[in-house]
Amino acid sequence: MEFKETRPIYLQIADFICERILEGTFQEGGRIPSVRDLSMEMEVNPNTVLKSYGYLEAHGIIHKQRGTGFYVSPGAREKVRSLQKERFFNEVLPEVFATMDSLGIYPEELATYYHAWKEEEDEKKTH
Amino acid sequence: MEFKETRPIYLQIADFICERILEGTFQEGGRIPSVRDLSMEMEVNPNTVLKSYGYLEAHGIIHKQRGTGFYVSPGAREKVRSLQKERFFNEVLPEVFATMDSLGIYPEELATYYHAWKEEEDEKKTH
Amino acid sequence: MEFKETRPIYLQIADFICERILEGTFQEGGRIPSVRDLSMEMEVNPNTVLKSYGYLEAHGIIHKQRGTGFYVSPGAREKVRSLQKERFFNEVLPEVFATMDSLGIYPEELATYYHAWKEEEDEKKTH
Amino acid sequence: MEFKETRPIYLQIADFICERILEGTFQEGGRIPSVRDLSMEMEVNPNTVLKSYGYLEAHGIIHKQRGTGFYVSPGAREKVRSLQKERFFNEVLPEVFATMDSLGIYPEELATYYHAWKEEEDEKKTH
DNA sequence: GTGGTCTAGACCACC
DNA sequence: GTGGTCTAGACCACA
Repeated sequence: MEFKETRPIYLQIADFICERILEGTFQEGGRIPSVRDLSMEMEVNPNTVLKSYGYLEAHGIIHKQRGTGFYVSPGAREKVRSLQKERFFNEVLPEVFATMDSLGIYPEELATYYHAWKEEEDEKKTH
Repeated sequence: MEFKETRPIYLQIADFICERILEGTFQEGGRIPSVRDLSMEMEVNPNTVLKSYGYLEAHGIIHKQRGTGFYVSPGAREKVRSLQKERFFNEVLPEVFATMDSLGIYPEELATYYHAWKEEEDEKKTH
Repeated sequence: MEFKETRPIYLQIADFICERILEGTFQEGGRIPSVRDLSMEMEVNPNTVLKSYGYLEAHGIIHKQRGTGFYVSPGAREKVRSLQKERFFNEVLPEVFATMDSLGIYPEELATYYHAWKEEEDEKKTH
Repeated sequence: MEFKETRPIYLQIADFICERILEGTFQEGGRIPSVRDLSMEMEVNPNTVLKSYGYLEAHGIIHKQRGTGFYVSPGAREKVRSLQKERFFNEVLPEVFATMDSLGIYPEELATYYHAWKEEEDEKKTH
């Protein structure tokens, strides 16, 4: 896996797990990859994955069963969504709107930009 | 002044200066507060303000005159706007769109949210 | 069976066996459940039960007969009591006293708490 | 500093900080030693101290100010006490009493044991 | 100066 | 096999 420079790897791994949970690749109650396996797959140090898992555990998204590994907690999906939503509406959007105001961008344009971005993304995936 | 946890303080101070420039509180060619004064007002280490000023200077928004302080450069307004635009389109928007995708928010809703936010803002200002 | 987070599962299983021996549910010379059966009943990996049995065997509380299973050793009751005593006085009490000191709890209060706890326990049993 | 074998070092360091807070050596709102300093003083790896501080931060006992270090949070004293108390009364004491019952120890004896332990401790400190 | 991230690798208890 | 602790040491962003 490739990582961005701007965000700590361990958080990007946590994001990755959350996405898989939202997608349904990792089911609630299901086991997620062991620290070692994931660290090998992602080509990172096991400690880094462990840190990700610790982070997710502290947020109640996964939990561990002694000796057997980490599992997706019940209600994790909803938790991830609500955390993301909260952050989006309370922190990200207001800032976006403020910048738009200051730059004189009209909200109606956003949909256009979105579709342009979407096309670009889709193209990336096909490659 | 209070700072958000998510963005380095020195950048938030730079943002603050830029806003004042766009507003017209700090005019092109005019002097901006000394590092010392601003650091005291913001309850921040002078080095932090210095770093903000250095950042703005490197982007050609302000310049220093030995012995007298920092001044808003000619053309600063235009520069600030273009920097804001760049950041908005290259960094902020893609992230916003990605989150929307993962949360299942449709771009058409954005205009609605914008108007709601706008109303709130206007109300704040009248008080 | 439910396990506390603070103590290894295999020791909690050993505790469980010891309690049964003290109660008389498991008599000296009598057979205790097979590793397989107990592991299923407790919803635990057989290796974990095996480790408990190994631990008890190493302390001379149980012994195995090839092909037939594990049996409570003669003198086991006495042994269990002395082990409990040792642990209580050397490990548990010092910790308790240290915490009391730091919390400012006086030793004289302990008797009061004990009687309150005792009443509660008795009530539970009558239900 | 010397550490017990039975408890992770990072938790023992966290305990150490909590004790200092209860004592008043570290005041609420006051700064605690930097990660580096404490790690040198305790002859442990900085990462270990960092983990302690992370643990305390997650429990709301300390917080960090960017660039300047960790500080005792307001209400930390009370928090530490209440956490300790809760653990003592709900987890430790019931177990102690249960063992006492099973061993036939009378609650009145506890005060005697306590004073014996206390004397021993005092003697250690004078050396 | 502060904390924080990350790696490499050893060693451990537990299931 | 699982997670967890700890070290040594590099390197970084931030104040």
